[in-house]
Amino acid sequence: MSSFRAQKMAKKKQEILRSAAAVLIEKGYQGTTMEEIAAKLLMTKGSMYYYFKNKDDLLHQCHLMIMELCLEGIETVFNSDCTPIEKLRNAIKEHILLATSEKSMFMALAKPNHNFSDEQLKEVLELRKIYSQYFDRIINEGIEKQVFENVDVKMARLIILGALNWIQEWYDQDGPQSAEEISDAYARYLLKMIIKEK
Amino acid sequence: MSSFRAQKMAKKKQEILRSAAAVLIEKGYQGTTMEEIAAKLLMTKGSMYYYFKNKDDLLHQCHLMIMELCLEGIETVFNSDCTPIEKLRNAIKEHILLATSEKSMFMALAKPNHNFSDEQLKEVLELRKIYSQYFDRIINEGIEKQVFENVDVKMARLIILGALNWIQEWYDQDGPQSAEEISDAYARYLLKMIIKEK
Amino acid sequence: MSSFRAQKMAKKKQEILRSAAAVLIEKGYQGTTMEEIAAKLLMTKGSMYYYFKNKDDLLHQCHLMIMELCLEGIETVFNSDCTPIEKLRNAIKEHILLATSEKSMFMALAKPNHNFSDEQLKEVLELRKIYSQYFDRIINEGIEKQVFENVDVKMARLIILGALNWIQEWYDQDGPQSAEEISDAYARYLLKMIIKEK
Amino acid sequence: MSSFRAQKMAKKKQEILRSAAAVLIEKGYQGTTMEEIAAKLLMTKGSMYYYFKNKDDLLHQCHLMIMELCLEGIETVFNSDCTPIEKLRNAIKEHILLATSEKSMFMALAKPNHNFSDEQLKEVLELRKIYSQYFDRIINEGIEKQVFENVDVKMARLIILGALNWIQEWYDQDGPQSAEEISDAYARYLLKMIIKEK
DNA sequence: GATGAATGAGCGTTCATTCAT
DNA sequence: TATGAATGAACGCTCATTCAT
Repeated sequence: MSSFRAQKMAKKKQEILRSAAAVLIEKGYQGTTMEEIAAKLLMTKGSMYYYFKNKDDLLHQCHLMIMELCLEGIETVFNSDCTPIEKLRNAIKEHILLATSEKSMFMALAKPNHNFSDEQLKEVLELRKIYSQYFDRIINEGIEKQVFENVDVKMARLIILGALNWIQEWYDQDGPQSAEEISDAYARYLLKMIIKEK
Repeated sequence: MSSFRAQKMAKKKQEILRSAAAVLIEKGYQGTTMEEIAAKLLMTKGSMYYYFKNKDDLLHQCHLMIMELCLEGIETVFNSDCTPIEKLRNAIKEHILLATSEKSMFMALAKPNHNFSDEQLKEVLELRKIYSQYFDRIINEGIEKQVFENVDVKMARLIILGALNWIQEWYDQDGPQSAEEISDAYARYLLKMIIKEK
Repeated sequence: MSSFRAQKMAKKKQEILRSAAAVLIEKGYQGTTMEEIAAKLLMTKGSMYYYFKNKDDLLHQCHLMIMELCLEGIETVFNSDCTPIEKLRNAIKEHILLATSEKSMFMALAKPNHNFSDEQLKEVLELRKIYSQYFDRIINEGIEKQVFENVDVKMARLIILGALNWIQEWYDQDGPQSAEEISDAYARYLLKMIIKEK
Repeated sequence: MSSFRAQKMAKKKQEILRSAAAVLIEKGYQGTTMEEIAAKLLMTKGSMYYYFKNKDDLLHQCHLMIMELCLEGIETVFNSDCTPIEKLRNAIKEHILLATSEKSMFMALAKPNHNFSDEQLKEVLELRKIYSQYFDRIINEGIEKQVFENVDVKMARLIILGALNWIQEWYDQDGPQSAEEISDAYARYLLKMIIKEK
């Protein structure tokens, strides 16, 4: 079947995406060259165009892959039968672990590239929105169950995600704090922000 | 006096820096071209080299100018005789106002560029550190006076600054929330995170 | 084998070097543009960077190629079993033929460029020194065999090479004198300068 | 009278030319910037355009000034009542002294620039021809008086001038040989080349 | 499928030149 | 006269993209 070929191609694509994501996160879109991505995979830059239409396409699919990973994580958290407090704590921890893991990609690519077509942009933003909404839903759950303060959900979520996304700017794998410690502290403080005081 | 000329040149430099900061924030270092900076001022890119040695110099001074503005703001806040709670609230508000003002520059330039010389990098990071330390000192004051929880100061500060710096990623001058409203909400929630409950 | 590709690349490099040498000799280092070199070969300047790291690299290799050609010629002359007189005559003629041949490059590049790295400069000067020394050795041989006057070898050599290198400044392929005639005259007069009179 | 103004201007021109010649000889036409020339005279580059139409004009007048100096020297030598041998010796020495003097300009500017207008080129070449002809005339005198061999005058002159002009390529004010020693050696050897043997 | 080679558009930078003051 | 300021053309170089093989 051709599905064999297709599978092989998909695998290669994944490989490229992973490599590309790493470089892209480190150097930014403009600072990353096709050659650099290719070199890391022992390919030539010409070959990349067999798998991706162009650099923007590559970046776009990078975003999609990363967002998919994130969504997977948060869905699991959301669908668990924990309390809202537990869910928010887990969502925060999951986010941080993803953002600091060696695969370390993530929302790192803060601004979906300016070169993106409307189509591409819409797609990424949609996923991002879905991701955000999971947080909103968790927060809403907490408010309804009266364990969270009656906060402005959007504001609270923006503060939380902002705090989380900033981690990549300063996180150092060899720094004094482990990802585990960081995620503990972040979860604790951010929860305190919205948990209802007895 | 020649100081007249010098003054005029300084003014032009400021003008260029402001224009550069705007582009820089929107497009990032690599995405910013000398031509675009110049075009916004109805100049030609060649002219920029009369005022700045090169792109890195221009961008470096951009960082310095922005950080200076920030430092001015926080110093005033810190040296006022408010309570730690008031100080933190004001620091947060000031930061947001700067980040959303039309002059809109700021720490936007998350990662001082890779091309920077060690000298330049050190200079910017130093200023950034000073800025951060003001927050640390405010938080410490609050802990000492027992109005803040006994938090990990560094973590708390990172959460706060992360939340604040993310605003630029989504803030829209014509959006539903005014900068005023945003800064109110942010201050309230972030303060709740560290204020000691009675 | 990959040696096929390598060979093809080497050939192209040679081609480019020859073109570059021609322009270089005519216009000097600063006057030579990558575009002009490329245009002569119906290439675009961007392509040159596939073969050479940068302009300095290209020009440096130009020097090396030219010097190699010169050294080949003089080595053959020196290692022949002619008398010193014959050797000097042949060395002069060989030099002129090279300098006036259509491949016309040569020591034309009087001053190895200022932009050259120390490494590059050293390399070129070393080759140049070797070339000069062949002349010195021929002259010394003549002195020892008492067919040449007891001249200051360095001075004599400088006079000879100076006279030879000047030819490119005025030689015109379509001028009244053929390269052959010129080299005859030069050899005769320059020899008379140092040959011992009976 | 306006001749006062004119005189002052002429003086300034001379000053600029001298400074320009020094830089031009050291760095070549393309390597020399108007700014550099101006800076040496504590002027701004814009001011140079009051005295010279453009860079080519400046270079052109440089050539003229230099050639004038050379012509002065050789005329004096030629019109003296020395023997042809003495005259040639003196011409050679004079040439070398000029070429190595601290004012060190001279035919250094080997190739009248490519940008020169036909008019400018013609003018320089004309002066250069006159200079050459003085050598020819001296040589001819020597032949007629039977103190020189019956050489091809043009060839002999080209050899001599070539040898002389090469000196600038290697002469080092702080080198082992003084200009005096060099000119002695050059005169001796070059004369031997054409003097009739008894 | 993969690559060597070429292309062309664009960028940072330099610099001769101009011109109002 | 002299200069501060601006301009624009040109150059070296990079890099995404293409395409024949």
